[in-house]
Amino acid sequence: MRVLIADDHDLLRDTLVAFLEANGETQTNSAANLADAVSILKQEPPFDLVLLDLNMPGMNGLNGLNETLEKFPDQRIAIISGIATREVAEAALSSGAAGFIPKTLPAKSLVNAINFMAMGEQYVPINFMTTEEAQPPNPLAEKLTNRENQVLQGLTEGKSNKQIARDLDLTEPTIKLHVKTLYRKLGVANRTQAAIMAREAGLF
Amino acid sequence: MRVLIADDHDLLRDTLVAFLEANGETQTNSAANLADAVSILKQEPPFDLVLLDLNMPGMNGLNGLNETLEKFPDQRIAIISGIATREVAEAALSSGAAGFIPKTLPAKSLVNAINFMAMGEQYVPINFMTTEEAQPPNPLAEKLTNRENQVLQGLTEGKSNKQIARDLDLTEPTIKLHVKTLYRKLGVANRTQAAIMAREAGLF
DNA sequence: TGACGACATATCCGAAAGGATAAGTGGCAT
DNA sequence: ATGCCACTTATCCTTTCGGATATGTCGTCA
Repeated sequence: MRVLIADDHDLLRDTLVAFLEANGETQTNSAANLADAVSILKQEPPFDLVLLDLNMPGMNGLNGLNETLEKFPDQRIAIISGIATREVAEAALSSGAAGFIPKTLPAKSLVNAINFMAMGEQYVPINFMTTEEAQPPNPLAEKLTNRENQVLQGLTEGKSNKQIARDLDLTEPTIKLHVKTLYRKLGVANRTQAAIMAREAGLF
Repeated sequence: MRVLIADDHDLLRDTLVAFLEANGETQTNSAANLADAVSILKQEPPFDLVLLDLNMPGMNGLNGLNETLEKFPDQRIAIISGIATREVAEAALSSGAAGFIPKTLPAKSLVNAINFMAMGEQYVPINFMTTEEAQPPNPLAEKLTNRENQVLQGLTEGKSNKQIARDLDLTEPTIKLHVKTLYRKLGVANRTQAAIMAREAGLF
């Protein structure tokens, strides 16, 4: 089996090569940037699998993947990255990548995944696909004061100002003020829009 | 490598055995129900991987998986099924399954997946995790007339009755009538609650 | 044909909602 | 201590909602 590893991180590249060749059945070539990888692909095809580091010189994110896939449409190419998110992984797959490997993967799993992909399968770590994207403490909630958040929650529950006032032990005018402020901050025109926006932002 | 295949569908079981043993390095045992599988596990451990059909006698859905995992906590067990959904696959994984295999998988991929799981990895077909669950035509929408659905959509967009009237080329009183009817049908008290309910039901 | 349901329009009325503006507390920081 | 900010309460006024009720046109189905 022949694998081409393209990663500008020497340590990772070398350990990967060592692991794969230790197995015995695998031959590896390596490159430190996309241009080198492409010229190797031109001169010594075919490879069972090509690993491209998402962040190495010449990649420009997933552009490098797409370009390489255009030049070598039949080549199985996987993306390897230390920082990428689920979105990137999905984008890579829909661009036609053979898989996606985070560098956080244990070496053994990594070798297994490479073999798996070389067999023609698609691989993405399970936890990458199942876990919801980590919501960075919502940009919306940041801008709102405590009270405003409490009131907003009332709105998302379809309550009237009077109800919210009772729940928070305040008077109705106060709620109306908070509600008005909320509209300004959220850029909406009425309580329904505010409720929907809060819901869509994943609040409450 | 030793694999135990438990499936009450003889044809599938036999072809799987044939495929795996053709490879040469794999030994297989097979069972047609959960009880047989368990007794084989007791008598002839260890197996690198156990495949349990979700629908064979004794399984009761994922209960059989959980029971078997309790009896053999260190055993790697994967679920195989012809009908299951993404939810079931996720549930199986979170119960500690080594993977999930739909019977729609090509034989070659199936063998690859089995080898992959036997190596200690978790496997689920990529498309199982990425595709959204297909919403059965919503029970809510069923009960509503065409106009009511159009009006409800207006509500979910935070529009006023007047706006909705303009959009649908009707007069405001008409919209108010539909809105009122909607509240009765949905069992809500105001437009915000109606909007939220429609959103939660996956409408629009 | 007559009953029924979906759809449309209208009027009346009280209750909310929404906008503007004013003015008070308390905490916290420069 | 002065100013800023979050929070509070209040009043006025206009618009919108929400409920009740009445009336009319369609088309369908028995």
